[in-house]
Amino acid sequence: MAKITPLLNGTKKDIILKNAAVLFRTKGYKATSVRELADSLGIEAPSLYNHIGSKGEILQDICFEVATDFTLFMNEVLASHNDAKQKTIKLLHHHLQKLYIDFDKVYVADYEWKQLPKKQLQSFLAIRKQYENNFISIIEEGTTQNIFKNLNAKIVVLTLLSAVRGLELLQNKKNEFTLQALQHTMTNLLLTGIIH
Amino acid sequence: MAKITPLLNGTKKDIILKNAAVLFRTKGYKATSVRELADSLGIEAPSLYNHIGSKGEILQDICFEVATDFTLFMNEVLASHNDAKQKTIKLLHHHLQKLYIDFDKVYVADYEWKQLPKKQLQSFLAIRKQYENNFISIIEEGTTQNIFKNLNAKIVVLTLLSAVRGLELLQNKKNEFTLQALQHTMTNLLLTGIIH
DNA sequence: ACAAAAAACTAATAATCGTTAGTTTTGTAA
DNA sequence: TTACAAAACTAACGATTATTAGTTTTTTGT
Repeated sequence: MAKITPLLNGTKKDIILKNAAVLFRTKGYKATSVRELADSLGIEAPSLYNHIGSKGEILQDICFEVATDFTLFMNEVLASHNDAKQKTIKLLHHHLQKLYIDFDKVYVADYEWKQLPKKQLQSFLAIRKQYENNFISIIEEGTTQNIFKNLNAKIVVLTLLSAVRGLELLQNKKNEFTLQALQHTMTNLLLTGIIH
Repeated sequence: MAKITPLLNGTKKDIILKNAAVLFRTKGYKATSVRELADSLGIEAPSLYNHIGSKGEILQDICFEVATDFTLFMNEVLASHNDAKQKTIKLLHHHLQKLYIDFDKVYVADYEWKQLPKKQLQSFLAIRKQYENNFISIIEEGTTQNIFKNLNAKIVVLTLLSAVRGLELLQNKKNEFTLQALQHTMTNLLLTGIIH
């Protein structure tokens, strides 16, 4: 049958990860069979194993690719000379941008990480925790400098991340909202509220 | 083996749904086997079928119980004589309260509904859509009355719901935050922002 | 105490799962 | 063109899945 032909840019593994991300997001990791994934690629299930080690490895690759990207960006922000408000805006914009251009992978990393093989799960959660703690310290910095209200920083970060992570509806609304509109409205809302 | 003994208040079905909700939330619906659920109840898997029709029926019961509760509350709010701001606060508080006291079920309804049997999935999504549309009209009402800023109502509702739905971290933070603190901080944040 | 109903059990089903083994086809480089 | 490597194939595996059938135990109502 047809061989997997990589598009311009992108290895075979990339195509597999992309297709897997779509299926994992729409159906869930556990509900997606290796045969289904192979089908989406136009090959038989066992042929997949010429490219991957296991089903779990695919999820692992997706989750850590996303986690690494977010960590790298966080480090950039931390190293910058912006104030807490600017840092927060940068992080929110980055979240929305990644979600907008790579919705499936980011969604999978956000909601299917539970299904990671046990060993990887711990290390993934550690990365995530680190990200959250960094975010919390930025909020605390802003509070100390009287830029932000004196709210519980944990709850604030929890809320901000929940807000930008949970955009399921984004999937069919891309033609309705541009990335810029989304970034502007959501950042405005989260920073200054909805009340006039 | 031990029989399922209902606690004070709560039928056997209630206990099953409660245990299932815990497992479905922590492991996911697909990753939770009927045997595991039976184990958690101290019985063998086939014995479960004296109480339920199918595994899918459990998920269905959980999702529609939650959906019905939210719909009923929405109708109450719509029928009330509050202004848009008060209505919005009521809805947010209700979300947080339900999540706080019935975290597992609400979480399952929010994130595992994809696994619903096809027939029920449509009707569940219709209920959810109705809820969202009602929420949107409340926001639009507030905008018209100049109570709220002139933001895109869909994005606003999308953001508010994302924020209150995504509180995974709530699971181990109950002793850290009271419901009231959570409601106060989050409502304050979402209505008036984090900037001073 | 006894009959009926409820709810547990054991054993077994077909279906589907991820994955391996072994083989054949396809693509590539000399 | 020929040889080698990459990647496809078919067939099959043991494990696990939700569920059924048939039977025994337990609880309930009189």
